[in-house]
Amino acid sequence: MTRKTSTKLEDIARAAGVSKMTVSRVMRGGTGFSDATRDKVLAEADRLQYLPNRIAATFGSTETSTLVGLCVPRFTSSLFGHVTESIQSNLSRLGYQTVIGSHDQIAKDEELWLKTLAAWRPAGILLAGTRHTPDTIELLKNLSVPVIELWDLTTDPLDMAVGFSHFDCGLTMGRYVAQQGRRQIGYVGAMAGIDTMGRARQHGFEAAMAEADLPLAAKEIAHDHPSFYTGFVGTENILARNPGLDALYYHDDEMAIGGIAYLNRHGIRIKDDIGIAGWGGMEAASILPERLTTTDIPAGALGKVAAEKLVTRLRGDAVDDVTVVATRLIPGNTV
Amino acid sequence: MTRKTSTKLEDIARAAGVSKMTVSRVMRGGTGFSDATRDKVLAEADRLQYLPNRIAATFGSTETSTLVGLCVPRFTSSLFGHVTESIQSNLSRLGYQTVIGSHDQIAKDEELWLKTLAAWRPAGILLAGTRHTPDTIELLKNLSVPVIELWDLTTDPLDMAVGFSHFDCGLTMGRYVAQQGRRQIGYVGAMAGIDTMGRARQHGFEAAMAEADLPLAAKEIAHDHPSFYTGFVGTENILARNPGLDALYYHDDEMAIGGIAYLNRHGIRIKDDIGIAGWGGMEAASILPERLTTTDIPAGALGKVAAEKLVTRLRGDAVDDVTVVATRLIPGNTV
DNA sequence: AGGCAATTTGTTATCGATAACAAATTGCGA
DNA sequence: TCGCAATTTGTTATCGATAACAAATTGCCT
Repeated sequence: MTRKTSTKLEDIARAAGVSKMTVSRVMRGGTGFSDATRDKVLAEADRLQYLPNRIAATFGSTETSTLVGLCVPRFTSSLFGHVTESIQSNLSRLGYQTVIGSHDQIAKDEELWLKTLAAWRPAGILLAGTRHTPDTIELLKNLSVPVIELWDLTTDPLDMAVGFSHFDCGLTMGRYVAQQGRRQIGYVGAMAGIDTMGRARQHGFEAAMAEADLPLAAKEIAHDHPSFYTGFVGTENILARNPGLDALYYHDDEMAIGGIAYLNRHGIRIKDDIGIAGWGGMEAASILPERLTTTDIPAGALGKVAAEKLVTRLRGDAVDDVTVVATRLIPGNTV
Repeated sequence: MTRKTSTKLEDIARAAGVSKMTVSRVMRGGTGFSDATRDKVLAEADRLQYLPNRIAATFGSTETSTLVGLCVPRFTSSLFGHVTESIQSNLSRLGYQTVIGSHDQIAKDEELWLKTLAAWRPAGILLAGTRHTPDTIELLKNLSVPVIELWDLTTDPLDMAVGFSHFDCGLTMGRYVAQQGRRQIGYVGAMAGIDTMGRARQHGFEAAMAEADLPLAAKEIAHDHPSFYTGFVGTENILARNPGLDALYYHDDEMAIGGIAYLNRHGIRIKDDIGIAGWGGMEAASILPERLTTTDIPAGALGKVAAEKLVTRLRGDAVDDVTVVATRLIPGNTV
C-alpha cells in the first residue's frame, strides 16, 4: 500500500541540513533557533510546498486539537446565522477551526453530535441552548474542555455562558406594552418541539402582565417553526377567537412581520387599532412603514465575545463564568 | 509531563483478554472476529467508557480524515443557511464532520481558509462559488481530494459541481417578464465586493431583454449586501431617475420585498402600476398579498445532493461531474 | 479421523509530528 | 584567553491507532 506522500518536516530538515526538531520549532514560530536557521528552513519549506499536518501535530502533542465545536438549533434562522458567522470568523482569526452541528431543539441530537465531535479531541465547545441530556452533561465533564453555552442565561451554566436572559426580554417588553396603556394583550408564538428560549420570553412577558394585574388575554402557539407564515396565520387565529385584543407580543420579529402583513391586508391599523411587538431586532423590520417595537439582539457581538472568551480561557487566563450581552428594547412606533 | 489519559484500545484489549488489533476490528464494525469476541469487547468498551480517538485513527490510517470543509460567502443569507443546514445534517448522517469557513466573496479569504483546512487532511471540500485564486486552484489540485463547487454552473468545474445556472435564471425570468407585456424594465441589484452569481442573473436577464429588442431601461446597483433595506432604497432611487418603469427585476426576493414595501408606502400598485420579480423563492414572500413572481431555489435539495455525491465519490463509486438542480420559475401574481 | 480452506486472532512496523532531555555552540565578562 | 551561562541544535521515546502479514483455530468434507 502506498502511503500518503506529501512533504514532511523530515524532507525540509534534510534539504536545510538541520534536524526535524529544529524545523518543527521554526514552523511553530517560537524561539530556540537562529535567524539564519529560520530563514533557511522557511525557504526550504516554501520551496517544497510544505503543508502542515495538524493530524500528526495534534497526535504528537499533549495539547488538544485546534478544532472547536459549535452546535446550534439550526442555521436557517437569521440570528443563529449571525452568531455562526461571527463565531467562525473570530475563531478563525484566533487560530481555531469550527466544526458545526445542529440539533433542531432535540437534545438527543446534540448528544450524538457531541460524541462524534469528542473523538476529535476539540479544544473547546460552544453550545446554543441550555437543554442537554444527562449523557451530554457527563460527557462534557469527562472531556474536561472549556464549554460555553450561548444564548440563554436563565439557568446555571455547565462551565461558562455568554448571552442574556430571555425571561428578562419578555418581562421588559411586557412592562413596556402595559405602560403604553394596552389592556387586552395576546401572545403569538411558535414551538416546534421544545424551544426553551421562546418560552422563557413568553413567561417573562406573562410575569409582567401579572405585575400589572393584566392577565394575558389570549395565547396562540403554532406547532411549527417560527416564520412569517406562522405569524400571519397565528394572528388570524388569535383575532378570530379574541377580536377585542389591543396588543400582540410575538415570538420574534419574523412572526411579527407576518402578523403585520395579515393586519395590513384586513385594514386593521397598526398601533391605532392594535399594538405590535416583536423580538430579535431583525433587519427585515426596517422596511415597515413604522419602526417595529422590538428587542434588539447583538448576535454578532455575542459570537465575538464567546469566541474571544473561549480562546482567553484556552490560553490559561482567567475569565468570568458568565458574560451578559446587553439587549435593548427598541420602542419603535408600533405599540 | 502527564499525557492525555483516557481509555484506549489497549485498555479494552487487556480487559477483554484479546489483542488491541482485535478491538480495533470490532470497534470499526467490519468482519474478522467471532460473535463472542465482539460482545466481550463491546461490553468492556462500554464499561470503560471508551471514546474513539479520530486523531490517532486518522494518523494511523492511509485514509484521509472524516472531516469535510464547507466554505460559503456567509451564513446570514437565507439560502446559504439552508444549504449549510442540509449539508451538515446529511454529511453527519453519512459519518462525516463539517468544518466551516466563510469568505464574503473575497477569493483570498477562501484561500486562507483552505490552507488551514488542508492541514486537517480533509476527505472532501465543498465550495460555494466559482471564483478562486490561482493558489487555491493549485492547492486543490495538490490535495487530490474530491471538490464540489456549489451554486453556479456557468463555468467549468474544477472537479465536480452541483447547482444551476444563474444566467439561465435571469434569462428565463427576463423572457417571462417581456412576455407579460412589460416594456420599461429595470434591474435592482446589490453587490458588496464581487458577486458573480447575482451578476450572472443580471446578465441572463439582459440577454433576454436583448432577445426581445427591449434594452434594459434602468439599472440600480447598491454597493452593499442584498437586504430588505437595499431593495427599499434601490427602488426609491431607480424610480426617482426613471418614473416610467413598468417592471423591476431584483437581485433576490429579500430586495424585492423591500421594494414592494417602498411601493406600498407610496401608493404604487404592484402589477397594475409596476411588475415585480425576485429570485430565491424566499419563504418570507408568503406573507405578501399576492404571490411573488420569483425563481424557486431548492437549497435543501442542493445540499443533500452535494453531500451524497461527495460521499459516493469517497466510497469509490462513479459520479457525474456536474449535477444540475432544477430551479423553477414561480409565475406568482406580481408581474 | 485427517486434511484443507475459511475464519479468527495476534505480532510487528508504521504514520509525522512533539516532549524531554542531552549535546554543541555562542557570547561575554573577568 | 578562559570559563560559565545562555542560546542553539540534536537524539530518542512517544502519542494511539491501523496496515500487512503470520499464526492459530474452527468447520466441513471425504
